[in-house]
Amino acid sequence: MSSTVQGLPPNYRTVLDVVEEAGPGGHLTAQEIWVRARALQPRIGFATVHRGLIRLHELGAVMKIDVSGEASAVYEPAASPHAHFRCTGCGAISDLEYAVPAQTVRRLAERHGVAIEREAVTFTGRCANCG
Amino acid sequence: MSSTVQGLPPNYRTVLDVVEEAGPGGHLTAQEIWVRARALQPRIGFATVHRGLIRLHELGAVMKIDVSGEASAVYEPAASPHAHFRCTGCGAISDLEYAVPAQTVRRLAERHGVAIEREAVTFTGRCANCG
DNA sequence: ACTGAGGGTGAGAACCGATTTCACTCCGTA
DNA sequence: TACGGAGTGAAATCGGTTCTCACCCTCAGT
Repeated sequence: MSSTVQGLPPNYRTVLDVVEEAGPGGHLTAQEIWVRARALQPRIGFATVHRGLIRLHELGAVMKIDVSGEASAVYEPAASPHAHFRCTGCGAISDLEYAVPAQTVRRLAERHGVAIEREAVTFTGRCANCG
Repeated sequence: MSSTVQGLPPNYRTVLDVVEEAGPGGHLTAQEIWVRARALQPRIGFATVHRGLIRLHELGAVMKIDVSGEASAVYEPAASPHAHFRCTGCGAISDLEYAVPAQTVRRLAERHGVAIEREAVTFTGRCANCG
């Protein structure tokens, strides 16, 4: 599954494995990834995990998501763009199937004279359990 | 202009004045707000500014915006919802006229069984100057 | 006026995630 | 073997945010 990325240092590969293991809805923080990575590679340091995430993000293999109102960023495997929902009650983060239409993005970029490379859509509110 | 909020402690009022002074495109960080507030009220402390922003956010008078990839949150007067654009080159933040259509939000909320209270849309890329 | 309670306030410490530093290891090549 | 560059772990550091705590100010009830 992670075979799409070549020539990765072993620890970075471990990080990638952990993120992909969690899947698109995983929403792992760097801390959580570190904990899981240590199960595979007990001597791995937090700094290495962090560097790995940065590298993998640059390579486009993982997405870094800054959820509005959340202290720490979460990571998940690169996948089709989608929005996120954060419950203000329990703090849970879930995926929503939404992306700003490509045509709209293009028109916005043109109108404001900018080049848009990425979008982040976050909704907040109450989930079913927290009513 | 800040007359819509009543019964505010004096320092919080100062904070509100600063934010509204900067206007919708101000995008001030808490630090910047503190600096400007001291021009009006030299003895005001940072903690007070921060508490004021929290209070004003609860009251709905100011918006707190967590820009993706930005270290600190920025604040601006409550206004019609709009998206933000952050240039990865110079770090500038600007407003874009976009909001997720209300009908779409409603449909998403219904489909996933959640109550959506707020949305945050952030684009990142390169501004005209940073090409 | 006096008094007690409660909110507001300033300074600085504490906190926490993210990032950097630094010395060390590993592995390839010459 | 000697060298150099990348990778690595532990710990220090950073920066924004939040908390603590002692003080002050206002105001209601006397």
